[in-house]
Amino acid sequence: MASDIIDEIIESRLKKKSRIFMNKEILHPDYIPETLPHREKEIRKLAEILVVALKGERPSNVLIYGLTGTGKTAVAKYVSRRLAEKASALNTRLLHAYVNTRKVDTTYRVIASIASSLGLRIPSTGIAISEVYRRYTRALENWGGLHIVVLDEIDYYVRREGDDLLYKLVRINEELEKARVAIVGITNDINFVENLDPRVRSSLGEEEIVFPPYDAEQLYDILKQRADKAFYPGVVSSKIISYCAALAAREHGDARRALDLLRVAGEIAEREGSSIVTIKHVKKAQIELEEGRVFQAVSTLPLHPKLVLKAIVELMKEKGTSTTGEVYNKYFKIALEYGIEPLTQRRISEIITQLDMIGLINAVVVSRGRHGKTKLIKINSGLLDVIEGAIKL
DNA sequence: CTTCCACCGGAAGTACCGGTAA
DNA sequence: TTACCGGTACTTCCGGTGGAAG
Repeated sequence: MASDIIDEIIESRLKKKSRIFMNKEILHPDYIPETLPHREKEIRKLAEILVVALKGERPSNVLIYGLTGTGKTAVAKYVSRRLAEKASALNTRLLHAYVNTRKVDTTYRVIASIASSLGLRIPSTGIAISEVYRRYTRALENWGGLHIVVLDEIDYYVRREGDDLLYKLVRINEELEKARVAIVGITNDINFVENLDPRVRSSLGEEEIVFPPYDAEQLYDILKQRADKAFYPGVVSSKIISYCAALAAREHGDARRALDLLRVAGEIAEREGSSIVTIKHVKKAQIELEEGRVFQAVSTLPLHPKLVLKAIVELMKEKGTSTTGEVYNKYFKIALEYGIEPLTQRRISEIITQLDMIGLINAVVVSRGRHGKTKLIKINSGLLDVIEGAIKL
């Protein structure tokens, strides 16, 4: 009986409960803990800026800077969420929208996402951007409260789409009678503000908050706080935590990396039936995280980028490094072998740049004098086998 | 100092897809 | 149904360029 098999699996799963994790959720990067250690100053500052909203005034727009994994997103979410809770207790009209403009990466989808936090249903495509914008302002006006809009990773967005949307959003208050909009922009590129329209810059940067990277000690505290709740007592020693903290501190103090490391190390320990997490598990976790990232990236690649990657891998094995022209020739042959119409070199050049951005290859533009200007292409030797194994056609 | 290679990378355009609105 | 809309993938055309060879 099929149901017996299912019963059996479920039962054995439930019985075999973890000796490692008490609550793994807590180590998840999106989890926002009760307190954010070493970010008290930043929380206070952001809250002070936004708190005037509870009195019905429009708060200043805010720009938050800081490298990845410095708690920008967590703080922004934490403050806006707490503020919204307080507001509803006080019967003040305050809602917040959070948009990661790297995941939601077109103008249309960003406005659609902001608008949907007011309860608007916007079709995923089909209507003009100006129409979506109009619907949003109308909904705002009908509702008449304060809308806190958090735009995460806006540098990414502005590079792709320009600052038109920001310009509009920043000026939206001029069109509104009853409602107000406050924008909290988050970026990990400090230079990005310089290329903004000056009017947007001055308006968006009314207030600025800089998030410094965590040092190893601070990372230790963060990991410790979460580890105490996530693991059973005695499973993770303080030595392990400082090891993870040290590794992540080397990666410009990225707390997300540190948490991932600890979580995966725990998973490995669990898999191996160990009752504690050791340094060896952490080292394995480090490799596993990287390989997982690479495998995932390669296997979801579209056809032509895969063929290009295959060409690069082959050239890599033959001679170590290659150039755009060489890759193109190789790619051309491979494509014909598979009976696929090859694309133009212009396009392949673009694909190579994209593969570099994903971090699967290294491509640097160099000038070789008489031998022209081209991209020097390499693959990190530690990743070569993983990449090759992940290319399936 | 000038030349000139082997590309780079912007601009503009075409084709197609999945979707809405009327 | 038809008329749009936005996004993606790709092509064609082409001006531009860093720096070793001459």
